[in-house]
Amino acid sequence: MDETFLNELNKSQQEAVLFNDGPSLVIAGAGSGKTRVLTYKIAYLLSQGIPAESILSLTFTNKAAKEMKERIAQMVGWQTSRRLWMGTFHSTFSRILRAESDILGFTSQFTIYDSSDSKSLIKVIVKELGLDDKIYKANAIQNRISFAKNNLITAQSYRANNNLLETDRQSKIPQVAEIYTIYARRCKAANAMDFDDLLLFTNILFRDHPEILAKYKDFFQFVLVDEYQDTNFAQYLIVKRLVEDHHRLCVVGDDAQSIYSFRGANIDNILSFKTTYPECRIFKLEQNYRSTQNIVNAANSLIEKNKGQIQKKVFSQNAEGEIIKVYSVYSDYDEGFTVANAIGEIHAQSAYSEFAILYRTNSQSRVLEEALRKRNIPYRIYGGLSFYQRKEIKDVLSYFRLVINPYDEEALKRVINVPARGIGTTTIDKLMDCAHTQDVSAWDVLSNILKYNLNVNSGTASKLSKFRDIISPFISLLSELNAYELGTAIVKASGILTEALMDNTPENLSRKDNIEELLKAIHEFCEMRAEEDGSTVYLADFLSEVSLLTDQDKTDEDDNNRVTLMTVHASKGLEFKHVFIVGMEEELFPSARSLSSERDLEEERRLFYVAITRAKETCHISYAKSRFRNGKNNFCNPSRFIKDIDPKYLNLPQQDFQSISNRDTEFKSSFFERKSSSFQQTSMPKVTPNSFQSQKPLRKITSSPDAMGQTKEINGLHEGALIEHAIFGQGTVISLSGEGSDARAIVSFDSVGQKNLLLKYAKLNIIE
DNA sequence: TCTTCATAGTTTTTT
DNA sequence: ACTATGAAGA
Repeated sequence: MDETFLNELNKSQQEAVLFNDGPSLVIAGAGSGKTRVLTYKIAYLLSQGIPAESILSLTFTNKAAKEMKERIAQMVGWQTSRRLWMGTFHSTFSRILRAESDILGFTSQFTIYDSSDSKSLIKVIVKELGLDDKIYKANAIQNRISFAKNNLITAQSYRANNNLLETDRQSKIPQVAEIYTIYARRCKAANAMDFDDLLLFTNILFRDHPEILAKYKDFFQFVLVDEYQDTNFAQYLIVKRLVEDHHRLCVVGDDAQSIYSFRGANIDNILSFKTTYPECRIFKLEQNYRSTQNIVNAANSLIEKNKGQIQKKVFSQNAEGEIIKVYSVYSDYDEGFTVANAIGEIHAQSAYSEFAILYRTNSQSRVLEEALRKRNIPYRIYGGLSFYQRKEIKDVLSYFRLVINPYDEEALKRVINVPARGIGTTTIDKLMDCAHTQDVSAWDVLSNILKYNLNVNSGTASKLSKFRDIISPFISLLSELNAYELGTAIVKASGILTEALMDNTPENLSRKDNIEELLKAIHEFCEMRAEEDGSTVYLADFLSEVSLLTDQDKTDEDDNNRVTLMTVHASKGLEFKHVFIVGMEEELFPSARSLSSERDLEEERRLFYVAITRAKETCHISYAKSRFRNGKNNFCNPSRFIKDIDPKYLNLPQQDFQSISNRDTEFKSSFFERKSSSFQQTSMPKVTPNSFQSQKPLRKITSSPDAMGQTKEINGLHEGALIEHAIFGQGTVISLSGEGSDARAIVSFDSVGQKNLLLKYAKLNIIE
């Protein structure tokens, strides 16, 4: 096989690719061609005669796996490439768990609970135990359980672990162990695993069944792990077990980019790789091919402030480039405006797809979106609630889940009364209670209400039976019809679409669209498979694929020339010509939660490092003096991290308010009166004084005397007024009520119908 | 049992 | 500003 591709690598990359006789650790600085090393290494292994199906590569996202597979396909052909095992830990081992499920007491059709499923289960258990849900917060419990599972502590070992019990006692939540026990029992009864279980049960499988481990050890002749700095203990141990005989392992990562410790990632995995595999070779990729020298140097000067990194010197031989521009802006609105403006200017030379706006939290996207929309800049948001998290989609998927696995209690609870069938919470509670006390599943009770003595009247009983009769006929069709046929039939029978069709409010229309889009996606998935290898996709196949998909994995749409908006976390592994990092303020970035611990602060700093190193040519940083958060306007200070960067790489603002000084002076007076409408004006591109006057901004809301007069007037708003809302567009004020911060208006919008708006928040411009 | 309204709590990041 | 929960009314 042709090996000339090796010439496309630099010295250290080549060494890393060619060494395959033992474990290796590749420390890959940002932008140093890490993916290139991985793909070339796999191509090289294939050229050495290792069969594709015996190479296992574990990536951080499904998308990364897909892309890598495609790149390898270009080198060695699709026929070979598609036989490679490539995917996330979760998707790879869920496949193996489905194959080996029997021995663990699950069926191969087990459901994967997402975090909202497990949270709701936790809530139920807390309630059943009669605990106070203010003290036993679902999130906190979930974290505790997740932490335990990531460290391979089962419920049983949790109960026996005095350290954990003591910690819980000190945190005034001594009953976590009980909750965990019941939680695990319920999951098992529901034939369900949560995300952490996928790793936990893989470990249990390998630990307790040496013959099965032996099979996979033998099968996977070479294991590669990408983003190794973000693996947790459970993942570390799976890998360790798989390669314990041959040690043919290559892990790639960058300790400076470890940003997932909140999810249990353990930076020690990479730092102590040498201890685990003493004979390992370590390769360092230090030349950055992505960014300009200034960006690399700025990032280096930042990350130097962290202690305990692996020694390395990332450098760039690219152009020196521009230094990082820092913007001081007045508010979050102003920030949106400033960023949109800057993008507009640079756009003369770069396509929109070359830009990214990165932020610490998803909630920051709103204002930015608005500013971009006003400027007609196309954008795409990653993250936030993904398609598969939307209510109607989750409902439909829950119907699918229930048909595939009728024991799936969370799915059952979710859809038993969607659309409304007169089965309320009391009935559901009775049903669950009945099932749990007799140690059977809710589905068993539904299947034989009399036998289990469910205490409901005959009317309710018949409603329940009716629901069961919607689901059960499909169970026998699971391997008869393909995913699309069965999915369509279930949606039809569920009555979910007919409900959405009832009236044509925009919400319902969008629900209908979403459900149709889901069916379309299933259809495409079926066709793709058929083309690929002629196999039939059943509903269960689709579902197992989809439960581990995230936003990152979304296939690109037709129009790709858009600005990307995403969290810094989501940007890991990506690169853009121009990067805007917004919201660089204390308590936001670094987040308020990280301030108390040096360890967390260092992780935040690494996060900032990741953000900066996404940039190829220019990097922009902004911080606002005030920001609207949690329904309130807060004053903020610039992030300490800005000071961590050597100032010679920064173009700092000459003075505060610099960014607004070149703006129409008329607006200045309104900056201090933060009633959003005036800011709306400032974020509009090219507002002429004329157009400004034609829409007078709503002034600060003061309480107007609520005299008995029918026609009220609040802040220049009167009934019948024509107004414009940032999101809903134009509409007419139907009525006004309340006063002060409670002032409300009912507005009839042309696009979305009537809305009851709280004037304190609503951004209204009076047109007439 | 369902719908509507009011209130309280809340936002870190995600497989 | 948004959701989740609870109370009251239908």
